[in-house]
Amino acid sequence: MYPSVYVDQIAAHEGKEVTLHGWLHGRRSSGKLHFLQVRDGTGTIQCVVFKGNVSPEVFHEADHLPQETSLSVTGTVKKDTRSPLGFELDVRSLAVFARPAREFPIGHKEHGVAFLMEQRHNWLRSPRQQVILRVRHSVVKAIRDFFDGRGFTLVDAPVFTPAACEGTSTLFEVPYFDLGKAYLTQSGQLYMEAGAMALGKVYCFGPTFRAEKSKTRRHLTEFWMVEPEVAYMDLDGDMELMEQFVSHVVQTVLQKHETELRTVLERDVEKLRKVVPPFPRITYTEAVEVIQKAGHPMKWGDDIGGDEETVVASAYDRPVMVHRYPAEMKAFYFKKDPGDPKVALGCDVLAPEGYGEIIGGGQREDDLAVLEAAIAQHGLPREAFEWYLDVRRYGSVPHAGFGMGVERCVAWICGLHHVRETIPFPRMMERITP
RNA sequence: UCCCCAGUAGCUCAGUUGGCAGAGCAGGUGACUGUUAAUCACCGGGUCGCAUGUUCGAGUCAUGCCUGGGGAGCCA
Repeated sequence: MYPSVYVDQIAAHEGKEVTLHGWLHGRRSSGKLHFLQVRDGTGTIQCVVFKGNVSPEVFHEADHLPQETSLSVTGTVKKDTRSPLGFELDVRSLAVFARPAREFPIGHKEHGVAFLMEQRHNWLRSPRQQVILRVRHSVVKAIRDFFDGRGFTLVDAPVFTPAACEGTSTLFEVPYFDLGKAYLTQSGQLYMEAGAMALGKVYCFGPTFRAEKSKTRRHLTEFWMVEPEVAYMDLDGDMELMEQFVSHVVQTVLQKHETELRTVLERDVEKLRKVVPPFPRITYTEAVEVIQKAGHPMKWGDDIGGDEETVVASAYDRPVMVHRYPAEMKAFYFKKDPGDPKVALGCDVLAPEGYGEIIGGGQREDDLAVLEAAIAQHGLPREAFEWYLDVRRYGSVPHAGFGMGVERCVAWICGLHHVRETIPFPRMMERITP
């Protein structure tokens, strides 16, 4: 309907006349020349309108179009070393689809966080947000490619669940017909364990919900999580999978977006280049010693808090894997270490540079009797977990898996201060619009 | 749930001891043939978050509320 070319393909049309459809990002003028920055979603190109090349009406209009006017520009593609893109469009004609009904709220100057969050739908048009969303897309694709390339099957977990998966987190409640209350999922893991008994290697990838009243830069109430689960895998195998997975995602994104990360987001990409196996591994007990030596009061059995986490993570130049946490701190389904029953066979991956926990996982309890006892000990409703116990009743095997939060991963790769910029429309405690 | 901070023009902010409501940017009009957040001249733009109180007088002081931001706990 509208034959045109895209900015990212412009080099192939050097010297030819083409038409571009896009939005006016910015405009500058210098007497008989007007410079229009036109954004089309694939890139931004400077379109030069010379007074001698167009009608007086078009020339005048070109200097009076507001930001975000949707338009078509037709002209000749010219190589130009002064352009960051390397090419410019020498404009012959220009057609406006629609002028903004009112002034676009987001200018090219400074804005505050609150204002930008209210304008999130408009904010997405800014160059920085475009880069972040492209990186997010690549992270998602790298995740899927990693598992698909290793024989995993995607098994979608339900969003409505009858009860807490872990019994601890605060959940969002929704009415569910005559069955009473349902809850929005906080993890697909238990379902993946059933899936792994059917298909061996599985993963789920979808939105997850936490109703905790967390107000920090690392929290959203709705976030995306990928959760692989593998039959016949122990903690060591799980940790190998974690490090291969994380480095695959980081290196794939780096390969694809290095320039954007460096120029638009000012990310130190050398730090990302170092994210290759093997990752350092320390036990929880060793981590406590490191934290104590750094002067933080902490004893064995305490949770590793935010500051303490940074102490451990900043001792290394790549993600660090902390394993074998006190069993009491972990969810009921973790298998205990046969060599030391005080600790669970769990492992968290802490991202460098203070980005915190991006992965949590471990080996699951595969013994029916032990798991039944754990459910009772945690005071969980046995009936709700009958189906889950079936996973152990019929040919139980050692199995392990983990979950990675996509937004924390994207925030780390992009070097962002807050996870709210890593998801198109963030949902937080105090914000549900736009 | 708890602790800390902020709310003044469309946006970012300044506002002295309590004494006429300000700047930059954005917007409008015009000048300029190479601008990169262009520059220059001129113009319009206000429920100082809301309420109550103190005072001759409150953007400024006090109390309460609302909204947002940061952090703690919890987690990915």
